[in-house]
Amino acid sequence: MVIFLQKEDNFNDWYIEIVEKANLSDKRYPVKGMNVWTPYGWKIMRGIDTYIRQELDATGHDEVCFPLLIPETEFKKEKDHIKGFDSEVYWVTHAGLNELDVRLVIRPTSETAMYPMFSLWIRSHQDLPLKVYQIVNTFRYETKQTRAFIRVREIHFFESHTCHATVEDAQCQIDEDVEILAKIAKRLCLPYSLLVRTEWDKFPGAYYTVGIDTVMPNGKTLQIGSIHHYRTNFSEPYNITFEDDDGEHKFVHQTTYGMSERLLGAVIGVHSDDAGLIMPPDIAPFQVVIIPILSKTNSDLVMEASNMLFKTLTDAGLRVKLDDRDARPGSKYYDWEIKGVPLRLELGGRDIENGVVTFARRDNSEKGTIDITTVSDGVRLLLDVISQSMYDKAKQIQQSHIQEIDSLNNIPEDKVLKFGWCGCEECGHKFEDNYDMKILGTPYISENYKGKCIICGKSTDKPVYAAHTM
RNA sequence: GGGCCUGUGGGCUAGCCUGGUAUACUUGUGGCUUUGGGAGCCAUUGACCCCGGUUCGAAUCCGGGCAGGCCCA
Repeated sequence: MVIFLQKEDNFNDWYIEIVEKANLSDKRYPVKGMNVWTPYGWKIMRGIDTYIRQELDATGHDEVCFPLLIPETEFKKEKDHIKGFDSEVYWVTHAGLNELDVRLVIRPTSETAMYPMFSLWIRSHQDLPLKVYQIVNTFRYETKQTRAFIRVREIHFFESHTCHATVEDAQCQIDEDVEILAKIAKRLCLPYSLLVRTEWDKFPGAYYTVGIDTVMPNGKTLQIGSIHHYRTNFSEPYNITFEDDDGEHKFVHQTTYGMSERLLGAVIGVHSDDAGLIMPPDIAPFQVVIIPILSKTNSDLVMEASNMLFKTLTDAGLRVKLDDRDARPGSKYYDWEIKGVPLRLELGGRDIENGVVTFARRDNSEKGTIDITTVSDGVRLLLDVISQSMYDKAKQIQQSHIQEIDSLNNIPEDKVLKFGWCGCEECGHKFEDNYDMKILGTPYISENYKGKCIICGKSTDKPVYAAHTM
């Protein structure tokens, strides 16, 4: 298999080709935007989910699983929320031969499924904080062009939902979410930014929204997740109250946090190259592939040594593939390069004589040898080095796409812009409409800044980021 | 919301205008020879999106449906 397209020249087509050639997803399923997770793609997504579970469990979240269908009556309780999702939800209108009295929404997200239950579950301040999450699929009727993992109609994602006694506790939760994000993103070697979305772009029903964005190689940003502070915007219509220690009934303060299969889309877009995927070692289904190099005279010897190497590495807790197919080594190299296996080990007669294995790094093509007696440690070390350098490279590319500007003349193409903004909606809309870019928001973690609003010229101490979005 | 285009073996595709045996490459399967960067030969499986119409005869022409893609707001 050959990758024909080049990442630099034509990111969009390159992305489609990579997904197909690496066999991450089969888009031939006959519903637009609903693709089949093929084994290799699903292994990667499950790997990502594993870290999500790990981090959420470690911070006291409990995993739950709510029903897919939501009665229209519950769905419509929060006015902004329904307005935001009205045009993109699927409806169940019939059951068997009967039309339903109360139509059912197929969840686009689970606030309106969970909150009627939260209102039953929470009685007193002793029940708080309530912290739950689920990893499920949700449905949104996308009308724009769909694209594997990045814009789909059936979305695999996690959503965590929390309830707190006070607004301060809820705020602490958001800071915890930010820490969780840092740990997960490190596994994926993904740099990202945290930006407080504009009033007109926040989640329907939220008090405020923090968008998590990463920059793709074409200079467009991809939102890979979001964190929301709801205050009591949902607890009031859903009547989620608790009895405080002073005997008073109060509405809970809520937050949510969600990230989807776009994480995988981001990993593909950020790390891969014209030879195929490059998987971060922590989520690679196979971290190491062993290619035996056989010749007519030594095939038994080499296969035996390869099996031993496989066992040694597997016993050391590494995810290893021994490729013993009857094919030429070169064609195996190409196959595993497309699949993005971070480290390839070649084992042939020469290596056995010298007491080494030959390695080749997927991320930078570097080759060398590892002493066979300490091969597990050697491989581990290399995988760590690969992770670090993948992150560094991605970070550097991300930085190179961010450009600060102080005037609206000569706006650079393919860049994320940073500039002053007075914060008023009028200036914001004026910018977005005139330059066909989206204001992503102001930094969640504040940056020192002194400047003028690029539209009206008023002094401001907040920068804003804007970009073309995927 | 408006417009345009396309559906042919698993993949990619020729044929369609001008109706008559469906093309190439790739993949799959079996066999023999090979194996430190995409092996070669031989054999072989496998397709005209669906429904209707025109016709002696439809992948081809016409109508509808379904599915996919693109462009514009």
